[in-house]
Amino acid sequence: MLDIHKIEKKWQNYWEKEKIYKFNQKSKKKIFSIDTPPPTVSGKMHMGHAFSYAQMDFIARYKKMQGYNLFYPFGTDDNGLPTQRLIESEKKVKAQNMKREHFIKLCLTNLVSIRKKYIEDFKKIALSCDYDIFYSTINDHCRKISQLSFIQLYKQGREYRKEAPVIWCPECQTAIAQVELEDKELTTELIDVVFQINKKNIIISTTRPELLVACVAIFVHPNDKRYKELIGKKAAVPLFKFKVPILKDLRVDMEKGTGIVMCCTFGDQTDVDWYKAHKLPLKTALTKDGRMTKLAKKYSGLTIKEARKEIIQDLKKQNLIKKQKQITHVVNVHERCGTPIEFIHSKQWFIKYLDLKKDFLKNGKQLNWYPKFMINRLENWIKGLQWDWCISRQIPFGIPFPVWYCKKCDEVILATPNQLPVDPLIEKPPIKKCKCGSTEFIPEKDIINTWATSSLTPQLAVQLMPKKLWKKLFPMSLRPQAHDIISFWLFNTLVKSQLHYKKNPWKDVMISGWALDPKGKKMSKSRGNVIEPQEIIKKYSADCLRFWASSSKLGEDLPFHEKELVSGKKFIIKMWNASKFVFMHLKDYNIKTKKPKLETIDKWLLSKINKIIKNSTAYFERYEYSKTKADVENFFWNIFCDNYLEIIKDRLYNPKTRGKESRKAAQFTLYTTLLTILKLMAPIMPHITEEIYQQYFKKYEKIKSIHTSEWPKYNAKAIDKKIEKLGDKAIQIVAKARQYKTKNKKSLKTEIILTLEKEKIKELSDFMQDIKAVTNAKEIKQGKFSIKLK
RNA sequence: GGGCCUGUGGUCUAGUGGCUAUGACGUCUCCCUUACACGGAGAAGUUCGGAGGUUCGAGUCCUCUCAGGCCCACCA
Repeated sequence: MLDIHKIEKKWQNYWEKEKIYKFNQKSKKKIFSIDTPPPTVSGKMHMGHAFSYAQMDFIARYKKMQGYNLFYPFGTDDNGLPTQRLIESEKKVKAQNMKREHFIKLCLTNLVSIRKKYIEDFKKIALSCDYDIFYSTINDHCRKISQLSFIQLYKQGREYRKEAPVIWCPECQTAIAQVELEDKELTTELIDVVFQINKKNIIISTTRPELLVACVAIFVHPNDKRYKELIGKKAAVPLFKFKVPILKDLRVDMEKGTGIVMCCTFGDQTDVDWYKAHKLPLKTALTKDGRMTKLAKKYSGLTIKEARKEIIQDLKKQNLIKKQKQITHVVNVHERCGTPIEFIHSKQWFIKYLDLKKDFLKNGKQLNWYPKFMINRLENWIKGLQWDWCISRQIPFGIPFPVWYCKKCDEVILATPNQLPVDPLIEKPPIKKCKCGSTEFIPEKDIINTWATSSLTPQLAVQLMPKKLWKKLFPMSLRPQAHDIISFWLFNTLVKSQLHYKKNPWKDVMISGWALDPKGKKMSKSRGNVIEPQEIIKKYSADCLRFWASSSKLGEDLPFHEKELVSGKKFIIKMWNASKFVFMHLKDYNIKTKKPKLETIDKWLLSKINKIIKNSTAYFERYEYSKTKADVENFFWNIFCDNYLEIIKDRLYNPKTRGKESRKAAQFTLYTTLLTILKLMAPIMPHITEEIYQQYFKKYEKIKSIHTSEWPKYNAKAIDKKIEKLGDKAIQIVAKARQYKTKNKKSLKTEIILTLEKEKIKELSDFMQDIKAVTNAKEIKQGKFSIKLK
């Protein structure tokens, strides 16, 4: 009996042992290179991975069968904040409370086993990567490339270090990038606070009273008649009593609150804009761990929340609050920890790219997008960019900047390329003396943001190969990924490639959707609706999981429905049984002998399968694997099994009446068609197709694995529309006979007497014997169409 | 507020302006036929979210509208 789990394990081992997926460095074949997404190491592969990696693998396997020398690396993304948080939660530690080098060591040690287990999950869904072409974004190879990228871009003048307001996570205590923000709906108090101008009151609404101390200006709209006379005057900030100017700015929304707004350094993005535009002074109210600074006097040391509470109380005491109400509003939080972000003035490294927005839009258009509409996400993102790329992070675990600073003049001292990878905290700078004469240097202790490294994946993978191959492998053929990281990974990779090479990193991009829960909601731990792919594989099989993943169009989200897994399972069993039947009748057949003379029904089938080959190939070329799957599934089940196999039984079982040649013709057609079906389905269901291939076909085909065999070739000569039409008509008669028997509650093997019109008999003369046999007609009479029980 | 996607029988889904609108699951009926009852043969069920329009002809194109989802912006 069919033990699918045993079969899957067996062939996975075989593929690994026989190095079926190995990239051939010496081959002269055309290369197809894939910029495989390095999954963020997170303990377990989740359903979203299984879904989108399977879709990418369909394409990879197809390309391999098309004869490409497939460059299909595998990497893991295991540096930076996500990994730091993983280790913190697994080991129940906090990096901030540990010695830096101890924490880094803890991460690196634990990653070894975590990474290994993690990769196993990807192998279990039969991801056909060449796992020997492997990188981990924290290893020396990647450190070197990432640091070199930094050095090169610095020399290009694309990087700068600047003290400026940056998006800051008080929980993780690091700067973060615009792309790492997420929306979250929170309830808070909106309070109307009284400011004074020469003893006259003005009312300003705010949700951030704790920032009063950092208030540097008050803004009104220039067209707002209510407040025209206020412009240019000064107002006293409540509680703190210092005075700030009242200025005008078009960005003020007259409708919101009282139409007067306070600007603090910094409450939100607009504050930052105003600070820059109006050259306002800087007042730092918050420390990097989210507490009030000394500036806040009696509130100093309190957390944001505590300070807010106390300030509201104090304002109330002095009767400075006119109104107070609960509102829900949407705030930006850090995607990794859900903490509302702050804007904090600090020194960070940036990649300057806001000036290149137009070029990036142009570059994005030059990529071939599958599906096309996904380009909107990239363009939308580029158009909305308002920050240069902040790449420094104030956390311990990651790739260090290869930089020291002169203690005296702050000159940037870069590592030399041959020094890389380097940790400036451990190693010394390449020079002994600064230009200014100083011999003291301060190492940079920030690390490079993980996206600044993972945006180099084409280089990380390609540079694992000998240098002479680099040009052949880059730009890469394909970037497969899911739509949620278009603004992160896709955009960042495009940026780096353009800055380094003035080239796009790939030709095609295929964007897959998400795996959703059965109700169509995003799976998440907090919702408790996570379905684990490991469990599904156990219950069904990897092929079933892939079958499910192939049922959604590229780019579309797919709710997880178990019935699709059941369909996959049935499909596997059906293939197994149909093959068993075919092989039973091929025992005495050798494909290498002379091709027999085909019967018309054989030609009918071959014509149909060739149409499927033609379409399937075109679909795969456009990354529309779901159409291939649907077509092959339909052909296999309805045309091949339910009709052709039934019809030829007569020829197979009764060679005496139908002739030996006729039997051979059926055998030839079975061999060709079944092998074609297997090959068309091999990219989607690699295990069962391999099993069936190995059972019989291998001894004639002489190719080690179905996955290294050739994709079926479309034979235009086999297409015969006339025969197809006639065959379909014959099938219709068979269907009518079946209908008749079913209606009369008779078994399908019941004998009947079939009467057909003279013209029909003449037209379908080639099929008469087949029709007679499959309908079990005792005789076929000439006359008005009818079916009768014998 | 801007952008994108989706809306087809009970459920999920195919559908490139043109014959009777796919297929699957579910439901109902029948059939243990020498590959398969984890099977086979049938049946019922939708008028394509809504309203206009273009066209000889629209689920398919256009406009508006309703509903859901995603991304971005806002977030005083």
